[in-house]
Formats: sequence, structure tokens, C-alpha cells
Amino acid sequence: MAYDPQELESRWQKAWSDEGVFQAEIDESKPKFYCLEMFPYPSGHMHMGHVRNYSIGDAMARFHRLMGKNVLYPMGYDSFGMPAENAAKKAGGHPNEVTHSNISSIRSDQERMGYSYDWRRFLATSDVEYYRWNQEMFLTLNEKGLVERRMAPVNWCVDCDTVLANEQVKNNRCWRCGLEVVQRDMAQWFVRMTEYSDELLDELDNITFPENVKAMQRNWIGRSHGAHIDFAIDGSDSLIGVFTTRPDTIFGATFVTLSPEHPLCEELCLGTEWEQGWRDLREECARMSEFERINMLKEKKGVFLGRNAINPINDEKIPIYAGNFVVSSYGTGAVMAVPGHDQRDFDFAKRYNLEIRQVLLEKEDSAPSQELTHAFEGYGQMVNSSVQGFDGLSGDNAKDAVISALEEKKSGHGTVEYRLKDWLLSRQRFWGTPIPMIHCDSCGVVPVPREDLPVELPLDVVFTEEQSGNPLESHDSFVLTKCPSCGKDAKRETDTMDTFYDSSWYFMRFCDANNETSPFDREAVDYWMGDGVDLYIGGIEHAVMHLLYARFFTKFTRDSGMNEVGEPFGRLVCQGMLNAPAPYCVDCNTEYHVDNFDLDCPSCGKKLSTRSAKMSKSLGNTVSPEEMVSRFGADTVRLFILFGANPEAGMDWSDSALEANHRQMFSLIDAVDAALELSDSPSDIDDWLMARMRANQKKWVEAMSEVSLREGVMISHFEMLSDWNWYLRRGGRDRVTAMRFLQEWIPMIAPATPHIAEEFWKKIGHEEIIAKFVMPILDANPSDVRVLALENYIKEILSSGRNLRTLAERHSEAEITKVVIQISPEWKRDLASEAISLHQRGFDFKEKGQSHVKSLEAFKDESTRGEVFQAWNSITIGGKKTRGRIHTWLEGERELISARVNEVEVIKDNSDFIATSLGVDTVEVFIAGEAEDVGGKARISFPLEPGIAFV
RNA sequence: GCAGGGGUACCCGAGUGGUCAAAGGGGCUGGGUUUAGGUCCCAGUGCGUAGUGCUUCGCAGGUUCAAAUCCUGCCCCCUGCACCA
Repeated sequence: MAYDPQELESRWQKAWSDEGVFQAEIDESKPKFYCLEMFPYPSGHMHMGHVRNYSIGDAMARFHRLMGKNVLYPMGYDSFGMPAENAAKKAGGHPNEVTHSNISSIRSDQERMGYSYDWRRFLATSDVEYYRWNQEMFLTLNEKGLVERRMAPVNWCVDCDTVLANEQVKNNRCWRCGLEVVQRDMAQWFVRMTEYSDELLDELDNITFPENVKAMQRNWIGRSHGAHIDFAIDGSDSLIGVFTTRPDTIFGATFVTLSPEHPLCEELCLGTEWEQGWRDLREECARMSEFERINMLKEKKGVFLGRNAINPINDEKIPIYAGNFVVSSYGTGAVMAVPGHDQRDFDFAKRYNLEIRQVLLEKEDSAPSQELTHAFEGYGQMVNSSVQGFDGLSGDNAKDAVISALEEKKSGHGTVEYRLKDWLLSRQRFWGTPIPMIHCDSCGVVPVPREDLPVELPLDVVFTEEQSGNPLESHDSFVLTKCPSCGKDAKRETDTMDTFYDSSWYFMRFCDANNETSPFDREAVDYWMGDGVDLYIGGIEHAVMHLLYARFFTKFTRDSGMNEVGEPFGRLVCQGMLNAPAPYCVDCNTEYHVDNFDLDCPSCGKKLSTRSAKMSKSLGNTVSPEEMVSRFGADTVRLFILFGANPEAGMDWSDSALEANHRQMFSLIDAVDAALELSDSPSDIDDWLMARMRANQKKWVEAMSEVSLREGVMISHFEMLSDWNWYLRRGGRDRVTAMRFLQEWIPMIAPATPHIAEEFWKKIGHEEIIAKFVMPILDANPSDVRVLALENYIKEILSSGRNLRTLAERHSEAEITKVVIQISPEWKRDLASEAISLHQRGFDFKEKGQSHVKSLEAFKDESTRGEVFQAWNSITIGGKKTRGRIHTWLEGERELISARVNEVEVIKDNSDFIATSLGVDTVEVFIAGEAEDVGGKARISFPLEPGIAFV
């Protein structure tokens, strides 16, 4: 068959679309499977990372359809966001046009790959049909008290001209453009996600996310249990509230440290000799870039504020410092310093000559050390407590005792702190969902009434490059409105929503994408989202942000009665990186652009080597999917991607491997072509082929169900082809068998390479397309084990025969013309089957094996007694390093031995094949002892391991 | 520093007590069939050897009759978080 992937693939893509096979509807009679990929931001074209993501998802969607599931597999676009706005500014257009042209281009790339999406459910978050529901649900959030507008110091990116959420700041830099972030005080909209902190954290234990994702989320939420303690200030009514996770160390507190930004600092030192020192420290901290601050913080620095605090547990007076290592945004911005048991405090105390007191024992029953050389940060028994009743307590008991003592004194309580902050939702940008709020001079902030939704983004905005800020602000027909409450002139909110809001519920919208009266119908969501999305595939970069927001949102909609589930995603798969070679300097540990291949290192001048690095534009080591598809076809690219590595593993791009996979496509075609040309000529090997097929099908279903796509593809596209080739090599020529084999095999080819599978399916005479087919799973025949074991026996003989032949050649002067095979003598087979049946009954060979063998018939002949004894041992117990054969024989081998398969006959039946394969003219076979012992091989023979000699 | 994941033959990559000198693929080597060039098929690819042996799965120890696999320590790589109290 001539293979023209371009023609063939587009023909089948059209057939799928014409038949509407991928359109999913609720069907309670079938188990559902919701397969979802993280929807893309529509930049110009699909890149290889997308190809990997969707090829995994599509294979899984197609697999589950084959298994008879009702599969929901949608695609849409996360199309709000800054790149479109920036592109519009550059080109003088409107982000809406840019976005739609990008969507149609990436969509056609996806269609060319043959992904089996239900395109009726297409959505773009920047379309008003979608974002109006963002606004609707925002109102619901607001009604539930989960929306808050407050002044807040925010992370501001000057370049992007917008505020950033904490999650969007990496190393004090904007996650998008990399510019350093500055702090600004602004009125901002927040979603009170922290209401759900506990559930978001605790539920992680019950969901099947990869461990690293769970760890990142736990880390991000950052719950710590501890105590809030109020330190009174000597000569003042103010209190210093501190948060500590280690109330058990309270007796070791020898000073208190405030962050330099702490409001109490000024109050404490104002007008004293200490004031200037504090001001300098605060200035220094505020002025410094993040980079400098991290470097400087290795050196702990602080100033005395001139006053003392009173430790509430023992009324001890301790000095108050301001320290550069205390962070104002965590806890209360104040720390009780315990230099004996906190390394930072230890370093600080050393520097400023403050008292270091040991109040916990590092080892049980040891004496307190005289001079500490480091802080002991672990848990231990309390010592040196200046109040009775604490010494000897440790760990949680110690903490609890201190907390209750503090509670009694009304100067502290047990508490929980979170690192998670509320979700800063507002963005000062145009291309996002307008926040449906109105500012009225008399009524304040008023929500837009539901019946007035949607608040649409105006399309008549002109974008220019000089423009800065949000063009909505100067768009009068958008801004000027009436107050819904008092009817007077008012102004619309011009902030738009963070785009993570859009992606926080799109998976529910997909369940009911064309609903015109609500975000989604509860019945649809409860059906498709039962136990969450069954398979969610995407990049690890969304581990904290998107995946946490989406989890929060689902819990909020659940609590608003919109859906049943509280966790949106069942199985989450984070695909690995796609790498390609890049020039690399070992000394500088730096990768360079591909233009530098074979050149010297630009910075140190050494010769560059290569190493594999994440595909990226900046290194230029990307591969264009379009080019690969036009050269090899979508099926080859998909095969390469899936076979190259399991979904979660990283994978290296390789042109030669891609070409090898292309050749594999031709091999598959040749196999099917050959099968179609056979005539009716049944033979013994037919049973073997079918037995292999059944065994492979079982393994394949298991692998695919576990999303072990690499293993699945290995079986369907490689092992089954090898089986087929072996079948032909063994003289298999039966048309009926071949057709039955193809009937089962071709569906297994379909998930990874669906187009060629359709072509094959049609060739073997099916009128219906394979995309509609539900694959029956065959049970193994009772005889399969034996059939497979017999063929394996032949393969083993060939394998050891080949090894021995090369050795024999060295020892033989003459040309080798014959192989002599000596089958194990009767008495060894008796021993073997005796041992097998004893083994099945749980016989203890170590304990009773020796006496048993002595009772056997074979043992009676004194001349062979020693040999019998040896054979028995190697069957049952084995040597020092090898176990007895009883343990190593496979199930099928045991069956062959127990059933006394006539090995002589098996060899004779296959002697032509063996002769050809071993390159000899004749095969002579007999039971050892019944003819001349050629080469002394009789001794070696065992059941299923004949002695082999070449002459 | 903390957390998560890793280190397997020339390369990529399976493999979590014995059936393991270790799947599969790539590459390389040899043989066959063709040579209409998408070749295709077969074999080999740690050392040794007329077969059961030796060495190897980051390094060093240990448990076991038996370790790539379990335990301890160490080294290195990746990812995330980070004076988080």
C-alpha cells in the first residue's frame, strides 16, 4: 500500500467530523470518562509541548471509547490576557481580532493532528458568552461574603502596568516579563480564598495528584500550628503580639525582634537616641533589591529600640530589637527570639552579645551544656524553666502546657497561621473580564444587578503603542453609568479579573458549554464531574496557581449549590519536559542558542559541548510540529511522542528516532498488506499467534488504563508486529487466522495512530469506522499457557543453540552440518514432575527433600545414585546463588513437564525450522542414553533444557 | 537549609527481593534478501566460555541462602519553597 499520510489523514479527519463520532452526550447507561487537557492560551501556533500534551490526552480518550466508556473530551482557549493586548498595541488593532485569528490558527493545527475533540463544546474565555458567567459568579462570590475590596500594598509590574498576585511573583520578579516588582498601595479586589485554607490543605491527602504537586501546594498554603503570645512593653500600654510555632521554648526568649516596618517600632523609639538607628535600618531594607537583601541577610543585623518587653510567662524583662531578618508579612511581623533554639536568633545574639539560654535538652537525661556552640532546633525535654511545673515536658505536651499557662494569664492562645493569602483578583488591564461593580458617590460600591449583566468590553477601543495604563479608564461610554441603587451618575469599575479566574471553572463549563441561562446545568456537571475530571493532563508550571484556584472555585460553587463534587480533578498527570540538544559550556554551566553549535563558549572561550535542554525559543532548540507533520504525517509524530517516554518522564527530541518511528509505520503497513494476501492454509502456529494476541491484549489494556502509554504503544506497535513477523517466519499463512488477529490488533493501534488504524480497518472489510468501535476483551483460552510455553521452548533451543554454535565453530575443524539434541532422560523428568507436584502442595524441600529422594525408585540404582541426588538438588533447592528450578520454571513450563510433553516429537516436528535457524543441514534428536552421547552432553540435559552439540 | 523527584550498559529508557547480564527503542557491527533506495528480515552489541562462571545498575557499608530492588551513611543532578518564627 502506498502511504500518503497527508491524503490519508485528512480523509479520515473528515470522516470523523462528518459522522460526529466525538460528540458526547449524557448517557447514564455507560460509565463516563472525562478526559481533559489544560486548555491553551492561543498564541500563534501549536508548539511541541502542546503536541505532547494533546497526544497523550487523545490516546487516552480514544482508548476509553474503545473500552465502551462515554467520553467527554473538549477543547477551548484561555484567551484573555496580556499578549493579545500587547500585540494589539503593536499592530494598532483590537485584542479581540488578534485573539480570534490566533484561535483559528491553533485550532487548525490541532485539527491537523486528528485529535478527537467534541468541537461543539468549543469555548473561548474572552467571548462574552463565557465571561458573562465569570461576572455572574463574581456576584455570587460577593453575596457569600467572599469578595472584599481593600487597600493593600500590591506587587506592581511597571512594564506590564498591572498588579500581580503573590503567586505571580517569582524571586521578586514578574512571572511574565521578568521585570522587578515594586510595592504600591492600592484599593484592590480580593477573593477570600483563605476561608478554604484548611479544606484545600486537608483534602490533598485524599486526591491522586503527583507527590511533587501536593508538596508544592502544601508548601504554598503553609499552615503552621503554634501560639500567639502578647508581650507587654515596660512602661507602655501597647502589646507586641508574636506568633511562634515553638511555645515550648518560651523560657529561652531573651529578646524580642520586630520587623523594621512594624508600626510599634516608631512608637517605641520616637524621640530617643535609638530613633535614627531604626530609621536607617528601615530605609536600608526598603531600598534594597531582593537580590541584595538575600545576600545581605546572611548577615543578621538589628538595632535596639530602647525599650524592654515583658515575657508573660515569667514577667522577665527582655530587650526589644528591630531586625532585618524578620518578615513583616508573615505572622505578626514580630518574633520572640530564642537564641538557644533558633539558629537565626543564635547568630543575632552572638553578634549583639545577648544572652543565650538553653531550655531544651538535646539528648535525654544529659546535663545542660555550659556553652552552646549552635542552636538546637529539635524537640527535647524542657529544662531551666523559671516557673515550676514545666521541666521534663517535651514536644506537644510542652507546647500545650505553655499555651494553657498563657491562656490562663490571658496573654496568649494556641493559633494557626497560613502562608496562603487571599486571591488578589483585580488587574488594571483591558483584556480581561470587567469586574461588575459600580462606584457611586452616595451609595459607595454597588454590584451590577444580575439582569444588567453582562458588562461587555467595548470593541471600539483603539490601541496604540504609546498608550499606557488601562484604556477602559478613558472610555466614557463604558465608564459613565447610573447607580443601580439611587439612579444618580456613577462610574463603572475599570479593573478586570485575573485570567486565572477564567480557568478556575472552565472544566465545568465544558460539561454544558452552550448553556445560555446559567454557567452550567447542575445535572450535566454532576454527571461528567462525578469523582472529578477522570484524567487531567498539563504542565507542572500550574501546580500551585491554576490547580489551587480551580480547587477553591469548585468548593465555592459546591457550597453555592451548583455542583456536587468538591475536588475538580481525579487523576492528574503532569507531562514531562520536552528537551532537545543545545550547546553547553561545562565550565560556565550555561546553555547557549543553537547558533553556537561547534563554536567556543562566548564567555570563557572553551569549546562548547552539547547537552539536552528544555525546548525553548531563547535557545532556539525548538522543533516545529507543522514541519514534522508535513514531512511524516500526524500518526508518526504521535507515535514518536508516545513511544519516546512515558507521559510524566522528560523526553529528548531525536530526529533519527522520529525517522525510525516513521519506518515503523511502513512496517505496520507491510504487515497488514501481507496478511491480506494469504490464503487458507491452517497450521499449528496459528494457535500460537492467537494466544499471543490474547496475552498482549490483556497487558495492553492494563498498561493503557494506568496511562503507561509508552508500555501500551510498545505492545500495540512493536511487540505485536514482532509476533506477526515471527508467525510468518514460522510458516504461518492462514488467512482466517490473520483476519482474526487483525480484527483484534487494529483497534489497539488506533489510540496512538488513529488514521492508519482507520485505513487498516477499512481494508479488512469494515464499513463502520473504528472510532465508533467498542473493543471486546477476549478471555485467554485454557490451552494458551501450554501453546505459548511450547513455542517458547523452541525459541530457547534456538537461543542457546546459537550461542553454542559460535563456540562450536572455534573447536571444530570441519564445516558444521548437524546439530545433535539430547533430551533429558526419563528419570530426570520423573524427578522434575514429582518435585512440581510436591511443590504445589507446599512441600518443604529443605527440611524433608533429602529423605524424600531416597525413597524414590530412581534412587535405588547405586551406580546412578549420585547423579540422581545432584539432579534432585538442582531441581528443588539450587546452588549458592541460584534457586531451584522449581522456583524458576514458568507456569507453562511446569505444565509441559507435568504433562510429560514429548520433547523428541516437538523437536522433530520443528526440525526443518531449527535446522534453518541454526544453519545446519540436519537435526538429530533422541533421549539421552538411547544413542551415542555426542560431546558428552547427555549429562547436561534437563527437562526443557536438552543437551545440544554441533558436529 | 527544607520538601519532592532522580542517578540502570554507547545513548534514551523499563525494571522495586529470586524467572536479571537486566525489557524495548536508538545507534553501531555482522549476515541474508533485494538493490524500483520508506528497504526489509535475522543475529550480535560487559568479559569469559562447547552451556552452568566472573564483573556491572552514583559511591561506601549493612540485612539476606539470594540485592539494581530493602536498610544506613555519603556524593551528584533536577524541580519547588526559603531568615516563614
